[in-house]
Amino acid sequence: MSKCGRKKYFKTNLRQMTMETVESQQDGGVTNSVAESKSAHMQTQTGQNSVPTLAQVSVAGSGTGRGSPAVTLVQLPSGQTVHVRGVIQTPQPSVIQSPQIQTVQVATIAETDESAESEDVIDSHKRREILSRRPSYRKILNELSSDGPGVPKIEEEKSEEERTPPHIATMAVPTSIYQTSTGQYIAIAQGGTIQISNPGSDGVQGLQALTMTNSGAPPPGATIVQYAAQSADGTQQFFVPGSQVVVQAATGDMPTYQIRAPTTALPQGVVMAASPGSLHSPQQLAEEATRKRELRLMKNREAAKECRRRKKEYVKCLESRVAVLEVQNKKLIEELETLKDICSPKTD
DNA sequence: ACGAGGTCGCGTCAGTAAAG
DNA sequence: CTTTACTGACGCGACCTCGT
Repeated sequence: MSKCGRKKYFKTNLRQMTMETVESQQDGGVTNSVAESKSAHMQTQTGQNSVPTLAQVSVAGSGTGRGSPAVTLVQLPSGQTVHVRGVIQTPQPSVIQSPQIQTVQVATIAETDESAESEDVIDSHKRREILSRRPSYRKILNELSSDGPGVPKIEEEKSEEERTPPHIATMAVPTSIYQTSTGQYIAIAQGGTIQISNPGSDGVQGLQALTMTNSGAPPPGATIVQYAAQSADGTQQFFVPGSQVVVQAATGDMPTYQIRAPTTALPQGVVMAASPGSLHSPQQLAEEATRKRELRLMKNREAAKECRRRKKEYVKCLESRVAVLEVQNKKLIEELETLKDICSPKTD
């Protein structure tokens, strides 16, 4: 299997998890399409086929929702029925529930045509369409968290800079010093002043000051940095998006600046090449387009990171729910066995 | 030591839904 | 209609494990 093929398969697994769960719930839990790793693991839990002995157990009352007493009607082999109060009195607030509900609805839509029993070939396109409309992980988990107390809420992971009040610029952290790849030092002072020093130079341009303002024009979370270069003919403005930290000056006629995450040393994208005056010439338009593209890529990069983080958290929640259900399942089986022993005394 | 296979994280693109 | 946020898919590189 090729590398990307493997990759694809692995990723598809996650995407299929929800759908397979639905299928197993819909038709009695006989979906065996994926027999690998996490998917298979999840399936065993969410399907009911791992508990053959429960076939004779029916739950009394249709309103078996959260909080209702878990009274179970156990039908014994002798035909006798017994009302049983369960070991697990109240269904625990599950780690994850609404995703299942959502996907059940989805599956119902997908299977409205009952005559198509042979639709093991659910149109893959349709499937993809359905799945692509699944709400975001953050939405799902936040819904859950409002649903029950046991569910961790996905917050926007507030990094230190994000925890600062919105009017405080990202760079207004206690003085931080970065060294650029060109050897320059960038110091970010408390007041939002950025100082760029060139230790290697003979002192002619030893310090350059950047001041930051937060007037309304930029999008929230962004800071306008006014760059007052000594040799520049005018002040330049460019955005520094909230989650990023700064600026890397490069040598040359057209100094360029790069955004860097404070914790990584990797340059993350050129933000702007300083270009004086208005944007009218084709070259300037091209630069503007490039700048926009870089900005978009940078945002998307961040979004992708965040998305992956949420996804991981989502998967973790699913896994912990699996654990909870496993325990419940085990207890129910034990309970059933106990009841069987009690209610069918040995005749010999 | 070396190669193959597996896993993980990243950056990017493309498509979609929601917001403005 | 445009912009923005989100996420699946893809390709890539890094790292690890295992068999030879």
